[in-house]
Parts: sequence; structure tokens; C-alpha cells
Amino acid sequence: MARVSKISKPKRPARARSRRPELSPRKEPSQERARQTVDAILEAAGDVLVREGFDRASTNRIADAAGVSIGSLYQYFPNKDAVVRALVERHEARMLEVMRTHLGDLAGKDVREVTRALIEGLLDAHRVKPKLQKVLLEHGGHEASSVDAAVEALVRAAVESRRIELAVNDVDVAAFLLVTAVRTACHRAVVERPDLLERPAFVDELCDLVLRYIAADAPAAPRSTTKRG
Amino acid sequence: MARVSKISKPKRPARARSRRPELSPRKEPSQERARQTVDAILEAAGDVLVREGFDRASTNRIADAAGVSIGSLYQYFPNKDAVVRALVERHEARMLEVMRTHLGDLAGKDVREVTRALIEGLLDAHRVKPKLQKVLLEHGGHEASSVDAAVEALVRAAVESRRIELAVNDVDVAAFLLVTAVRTACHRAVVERPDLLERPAFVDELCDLVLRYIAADAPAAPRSTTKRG
DNA sequence: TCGAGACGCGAGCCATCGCTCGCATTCTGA
DNA sequence: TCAGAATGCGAGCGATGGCTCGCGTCTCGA
Repeated sequence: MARVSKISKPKRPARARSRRPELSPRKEPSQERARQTVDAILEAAGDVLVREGFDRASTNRIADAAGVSIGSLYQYFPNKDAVVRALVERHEARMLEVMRTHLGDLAGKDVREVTRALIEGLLDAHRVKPKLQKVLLEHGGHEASSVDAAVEALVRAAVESRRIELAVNDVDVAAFLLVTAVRTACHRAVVERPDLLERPAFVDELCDLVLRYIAADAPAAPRSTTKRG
Repeated sequence: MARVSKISKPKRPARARSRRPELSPRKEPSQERARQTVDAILEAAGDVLVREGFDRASTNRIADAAGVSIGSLYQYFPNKDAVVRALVERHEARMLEVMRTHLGDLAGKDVREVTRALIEGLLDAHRVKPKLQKVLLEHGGHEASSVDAAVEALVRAAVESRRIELAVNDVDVAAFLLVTAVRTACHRAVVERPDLLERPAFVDELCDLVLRYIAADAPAAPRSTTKRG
């Protein structure tokens, strides 16, 4: 057989890849046609991941769903991992965009207002392709996402800068707990309990949870519906 | 270099193999020898999962690590999934055992005590083979575990039975938030921040988060280390 | 003692997976 | 107009995975 020795390095998942800068990004699409191809691939990747699940989402199936040949896929992505990574980045960019438009300027605002804005922003962001997000979270969500990082930084800064007026002892742990609690609550609500999203009480309670913790003596946040004094 | 012709493989669609309509639970080990085999398989499965990661944990590798033939593995487990499932069950049984011995009798106890006992029990339970748990969580944590169910029931009952004396408005939402927050904090701590598990402040803050929420006006819980008045 | 069933073995079937490579088609600029 | 670059194609390679099956070994009750 003519085609001998081929550099077969494929099956080397390489547990942890610390190489962040450019994993051989293959070709960059320069024509409009190519840009559409790349887009179709990413779109299809999302669909396949949701429809078939992570394990059954092979590159062949993705290319197929995109109406594109497998060869074309590998012209723009060096390997399967790169496809998923690109998809994650795109999804997170969209979420961050939602949050950004939701938050506006937080400087100088009251703790309660900031808290509520953050929570509502997060909730809104989680409404972007929730099913896709679920799959992505379950299969790689262990690595901190850019959204997490952004939110955690925001919360940390907020908690730290107001430390004296707040009732928090361990800023580190507090930030961890808050981000974990709120982020997961949003996520679980979106994917498992969509009914909660319709209840104004949900946001209220979430705000209470946070505010009572970081400002134990502070009055409750403004509520959506008046209920309690 | 044309590598044409070639007896192209029929590439049979191979719709289905000899389908096994029922999920045959396979053999039950009856002799001591067999019980040891099953045990070795599960033990090895855990090791391989931790050492090689979920994707590289093939049945062949597991059988190999167990010092057992692949045929023997399939004598007791109908498929790979069953092995993982059995491993999960075994692990959860151990976690529940830890929690049970940790909790003792909660009846009539103070909210603070109950909260702290629950949280410490949960944390202790998460210390059982944390690396294995990390892998299991990342690849199937989406399904409710028996531990989750047990805890959720406990919390719901606790919140509901003390409703009047607590500051909670919406029991439903409150239970959801509490379980989500605490459970995920434990999970994430195990997966991403094992250092937190050793810090007493972690338990303290977690207790504060819960207690300030459900008993907003109540004094802080007893702390591990005295810090604040 | 002995035979039947429980147990253990491992080569190997077949499916699928990630990915390559030679070639066809389309676009672009001089 | 037309050459060369960019893009698209898809059969098929080598690797690996789940799992079967035929047969040898061990155990135990009668």
C-alpha cells in the first residue's frame, strides 16, 4: 500500500493541556463561503451535542448535520476538541453579552441593587440555549468558564470593597459560596425547574439568600411583590 | 499514487447485532471465588477511572487492572454501563453510611445544631474517595443520586416543620435554594477546591449562609474558631 | 469419586471513531 | 482570461472500543 508511515499521533488525549496559545488553528476562513462553513459547523455541533449527547457527537456526525464534508471540518479545526472549544467560546461570549447589556454601570450603587442586577443578569444569561449549556457544563464545566471567572471577580471585588460594612469573615470562602450558590441556582432553575423562573418569588428569595448572608443586619431587598414588612 | 480499486468493504449497515431485548442482569456470583472477582472488578474500575479518566476507562482496561479476564467481567455485568452503575451505587452506599453515623438523632434539636450536623455530615461524606467522586460527578452527576434525594427530603421536612419560627416566605423555593446551594458547594469543593474541605471556616460560612437565610434574625451559629463577636 | 454446573479465560468479531489525502470545484486578482 | 489559491469533498486508514463464544478449570453435593 502506497501510503505508508503517516504521522499517527491522534489518540493522545493528553489529559491536561496547558498550552493555551493557539492550538494549531488550521486555516482561517477568508472568503464568505468559508465563513459560512465554519458557522454551519459550529451551529451543527451545538445541535448534535444537544440531540445526541456528548459521547455520540462525532466529528462525522457534526459535519453531516452541518451539510459539510468531514474534510472541510478538519480544514478549519485541528481536531474535535477544537470544535467543542470554539463552541464553548461562542456560547460564553453570547452569555457575557447578555449580562453586559443587563448590568449597566454598577459603580456607587447600593449592595441590594447590585445584587439584584447581577442575579437578574445571570438568570437572563442562562436563558441562552439552556440545553446546550447543560451538555457543555456536564462535559467540561469543571474548568472554570469565562463567565464564572467574570462573575466571581465581580462578586469578590464587591464583597471585598465593602468588607467593613458587611458581615463576612472569610472573603475567599464567601465569594466561592456566593458564586456557587447563585450560579447553580440559576442553572438548575433553567434546566430543571423552568416554572421557578416565572415566579417573582424566585429572584426575591435568591436576593434574600445573598443579602442576608453578606449583610446580615441589613433590611431585605426591595421585593417584586410586597409580602412581608 | 492512485490507491484505487481495492475490494471495497461492503460496509454493511449492520443495523443491529443479535439484539438482547432484555437487560440481562447476568449471573449472580454464588461462590466466594466469584464474589471476589466482582469485588476486584469494582475496585479496579474505581482505580482506572481515577487514574486514566472516564474516557480511557475501557472494559478491557478495567478487567486487566482487576487481574481478571474480559470474559469474566461480562459474566457479571451485562455492559460497561452496569459496571459504572454498580460502582456508583457502592460509593453512594458508603457515603450514606458516613452521613448516618454522623447525624444521629436530630429530633427536637435546635435549628443551628441540625444545620451544622447536616452540613458536616455532607462534607464528611464527600471526603470518601473524593477523586473517584470527582470523576463520577463529572460524568453522570446530572442524575439525582440517592444521597441527594435523602438530603433533599431531610431539608424539606426540616424547613417545613419549623416554618412559623423561620423567616422563609416560599418554602418550595427556599428548599430548592438551600439544597442546591449546600449540595453544590460540597460538590464543587470536592471537585475544584479540595483545600476548602480542610478549612474550618468553610463549614462556618456555609452554616452562616443557611442560618442567616432561614432564621434571619437569629444569632450566628457556634463557630469552629472564634473570630467575630 | 465423579459429573454437572459455576467460574475463568482470551482471541477475535465488528462497529465506530478521529482524522488524512488526493482530487474536484469555485473564487480572485492581475 | 486564466493560473493559482482557497475551498469542498468523501472513501478509507489505523486504532480502539464493547462484547461474544467456545473451551478449559475448579467446586461441591451426592
